[in-house]
Amino acid sequence: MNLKELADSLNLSPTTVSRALNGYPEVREETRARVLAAAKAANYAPNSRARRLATGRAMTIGHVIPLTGRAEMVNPIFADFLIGAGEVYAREGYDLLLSMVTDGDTEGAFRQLAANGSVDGVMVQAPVADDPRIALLKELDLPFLVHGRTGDPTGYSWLDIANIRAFRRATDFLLDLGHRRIALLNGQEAFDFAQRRRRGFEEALAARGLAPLPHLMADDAMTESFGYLTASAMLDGPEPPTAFLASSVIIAIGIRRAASERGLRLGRDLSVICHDDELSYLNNDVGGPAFTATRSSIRAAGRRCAEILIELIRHPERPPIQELWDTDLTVGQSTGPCPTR
Amino acid sequence: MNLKELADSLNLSPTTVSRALNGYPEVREETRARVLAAAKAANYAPNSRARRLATGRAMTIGHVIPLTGRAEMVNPIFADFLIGAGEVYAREGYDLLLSMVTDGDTEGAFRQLAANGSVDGVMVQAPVADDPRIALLKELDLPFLVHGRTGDPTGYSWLDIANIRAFRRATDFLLDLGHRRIALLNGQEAFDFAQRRRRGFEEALAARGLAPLPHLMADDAMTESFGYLTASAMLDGPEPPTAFLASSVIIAIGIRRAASERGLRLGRDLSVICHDDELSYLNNDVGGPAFTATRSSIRAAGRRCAEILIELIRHPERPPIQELWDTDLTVGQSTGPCPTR
DNA sequence: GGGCATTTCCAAAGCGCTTTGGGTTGCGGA
DNA sequence: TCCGCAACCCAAAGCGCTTTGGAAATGCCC
Repeated sequence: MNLKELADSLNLSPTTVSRALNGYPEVREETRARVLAAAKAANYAPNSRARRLATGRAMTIGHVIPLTGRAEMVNPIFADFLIGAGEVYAREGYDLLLSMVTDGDTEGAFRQLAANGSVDGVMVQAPVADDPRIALLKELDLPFLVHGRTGDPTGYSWLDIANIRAFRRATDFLLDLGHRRIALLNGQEAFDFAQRRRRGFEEALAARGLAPLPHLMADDAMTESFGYLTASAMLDGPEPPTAFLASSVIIAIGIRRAASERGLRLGRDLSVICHDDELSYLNNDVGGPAFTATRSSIRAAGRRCAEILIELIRHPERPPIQELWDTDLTVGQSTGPCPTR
Repeated sequence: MNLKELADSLNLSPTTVSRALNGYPEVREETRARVLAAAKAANYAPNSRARRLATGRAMTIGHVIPLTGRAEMVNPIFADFLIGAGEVYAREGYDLLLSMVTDGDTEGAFRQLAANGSVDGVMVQAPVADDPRIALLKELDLPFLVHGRTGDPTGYSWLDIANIRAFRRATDFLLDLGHRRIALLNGQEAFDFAQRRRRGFEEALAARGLAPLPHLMADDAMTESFGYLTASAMLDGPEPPTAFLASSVIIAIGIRRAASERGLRLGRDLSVICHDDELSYLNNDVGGPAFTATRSSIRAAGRRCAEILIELIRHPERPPIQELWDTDLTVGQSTGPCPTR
């Protein structure tokens, strides 16, 4: 069933049927009702391919996921962000095009999307320092929103959490408990967010005249095994940390495993703070928060990012939209005073 | 830059340029080379919307994710499956359309996709008993592949792992170690896979004349907190289990937390086996496998599912394709003989 | 060199929708 | 009675591509 057939069956022109379905005012309400009823009865839905061609809009937003080498984007936060964004897209009538890039040529993928017009805008996640994607997308004149930020953050739209502040506060919290040998298990420092977190950590130390301890700092893909292996090595090494600051709950879970193997109880023998993205399957709140954590819902971020991106698509001349979200600090059972020995 | 402009600049007809770009034989190689060079120089890419309309193919595959109430699909395995499938789609020139359904009307979403022709086929994940999606998709005549299976599995294409066999084997493994009070922490038993796993568990017990213990069986969304809370309650209750069988590493991590809080060491005081989907950020293999586990890569499943679905789309008259994958049993450090007391 | 099969290219007709630029019709006011 | 204005509807022209059905040019054979 297509528009013409539907129109014929109603003794109307395709024009009128199209207008009736799309809510234009030039059609009598009675006619519109007739059309809507017939469309429903015939289970008619306008062909999206034809509609996209005719309107020139793709009604689609692209997410490009690089799959190079390490876990990188293939981490669990990716799913929750996607879900949040997808909810909004569905509500607003946009499709979500997910594009995996295996050859490392993310920029080529963007060029392709722009050239063949299959999306109206794209989401940029996990920017690295002076991320080339930003310059490229400006050049391509394709609406985009960055989750995170980098370089000079004035010329484009982004949404980010206050990473420096969060990690500075978390570090202060540990320092206030008397900890001095604090380890930082960070995400890959190629990413801007990890650099900021490190900076927050170092600033807090510096404010008390302390220097970071190189042997207690590591960064890598945020996996459980990274947390486990790194924490194990640090705990078994000279000058072991009395507290850990981790960039993700996943890492913290690895740390917990290392601690538990060594008979160390969290909150008493060892303290752990992490950043909690509030992943749906790693709820940190059951029976009181397990980990003391800085928190910010990645799913809510996905939702808001989608809203902003759609706004940018609808109003291309709009000045950039920028949002900085503060994080919460929730005190859980994984932190306590530095054990004196 | 569109086809006509490109053709004009080459003094060729759009027909010829289109054929040159699409590899048809009716064009001289020299001409083809000229066209390709010009297209590249002009950074030309055919408009995908127009192409889709003209060919009648969407070159898009849909994944529909229900977001009703509980975590359900919003679990971490979803991401890895998606990534695997996405790799193949990208290689084969298909787009991946991700559709979130928030109002619970998954079937309506499928109808919509079929009616407006925005996908050539869909992936069905996590089927429940006699899943209505299967009948619907047959009726809509939309190619689809089920990851998992349910009901009468002869009339459609699917890929599944041997859940019964896996859980039977895992249970046997625990029984051989002398365990008798074995707890099952399953995924939601509305899902077919969870029902099969339970069946494998019960069959293994029955084969030794044992009955399952109702107070040691639970099923829910596979979150860390489900594992933690349920294991805590069971361990603190009467007749605590000496071993756990869990449907996911995530659940097992929760069990480990409960055990560790009670000073129980895995592999010595308490045994845990889980099913491991080989999630990229929860590698179970670092420094020897942490958990004894039945294993099957969900990402590899995603890849293979995508391949099969594309095959089905290309050859609609093909008889159903069905694949049953066996799982590996990897012995890790989380299991040991039943402690005698 | 003419006939015939290839090779190489093109004009034009869709694909199914939206949208522009009118045409009718009906009604109130002069 | 006629005009003007809404209200309602339609024909036709795109959107940018693919593909059918030739036509012109070329090559080959006898």
